[in-house]
Amino acid sequence: MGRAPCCDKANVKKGPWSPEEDATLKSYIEQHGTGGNWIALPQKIGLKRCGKSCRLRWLNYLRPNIKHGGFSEEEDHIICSLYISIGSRWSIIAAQLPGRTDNDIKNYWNTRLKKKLLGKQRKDSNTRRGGSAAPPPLKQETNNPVMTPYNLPEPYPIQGHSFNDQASLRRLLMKLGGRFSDNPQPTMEAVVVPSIQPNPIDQSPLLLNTENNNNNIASSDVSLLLPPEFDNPVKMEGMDCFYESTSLAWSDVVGPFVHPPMAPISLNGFDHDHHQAMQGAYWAFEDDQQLMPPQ
DNA sequence: AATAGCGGCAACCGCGTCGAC
DNA sequence: GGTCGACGCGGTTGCCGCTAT
Repeated sequence: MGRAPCCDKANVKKGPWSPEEDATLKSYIEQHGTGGNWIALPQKIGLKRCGKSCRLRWLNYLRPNIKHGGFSEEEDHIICSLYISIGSRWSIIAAQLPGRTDNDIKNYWNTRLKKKLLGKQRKDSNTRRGGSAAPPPLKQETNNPVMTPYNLPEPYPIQGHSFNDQASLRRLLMKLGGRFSDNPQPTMEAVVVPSIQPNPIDQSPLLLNTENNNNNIASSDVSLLLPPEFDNPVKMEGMDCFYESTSLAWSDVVGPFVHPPMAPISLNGFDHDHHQAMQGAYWAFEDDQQLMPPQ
């Protein structure tokens, strides 16, 4: 037996909202609020809509101070930075961009930013939509032909927002506390990760371990993760190009997007004799700070 | 001018989480 | 402690308008 539907699907209108429906919903909520019950709301005001649909319409379109389109370059940077940092947590990303909705940011990422990052620039999106929001043409860095198709400044200070210091970043990540606490606690104290640098020999990501000076970590032992899923590494969707190359430093991959530069990393089967239970993840900072998962 | 293809975006769907009972 | 209902979120779908042919 499946879950009971949240509303009577047969008597519910679907599809685009009419101006009249918008006006009805907006004026009611502005006067009375949602009443804490979206499911009951449409019946109250005589709308043949699902409560969830009303909620979505209000949050994504009717709510005051909503901005649509016209993403600034600063917003692009923030979205990129946070996506790299925390993945597709659109609601959290939206919380850092006043007036933006998670749906808007998700659509913007899926239709434009992701393509920018993958170097698939669209020919003339700028002229077609006539907006100034479209990004500048992509540039390929001559010394780095594979990565950073979208040429971001480095590092990017997130002005007016709180991701330019470790404590603030920790606070953001603490929002995801359940995701951390549900995972087995790795034995972090066994490992010191002061920085990630390119291997001077093959330029593969090199993890410096100051405890035993054993730097011989194969690039295949280090992978970029969606944030801390300690025992279930997941590659970043849409970031496939990051995994194909072993010739890049982490700073090439992450540095342009995150300030301070950091990278979630995992260790898979490295030196089990000396580092028991090293399989885990860190947030590693170039300034020798580490963000440990909340206990 | 017609139309096929594509991109952008609003809206829907399903699932996980949380709180009330 | 278990159940149920509502909420919130992320992924997906489908429509509409624009472009290319």
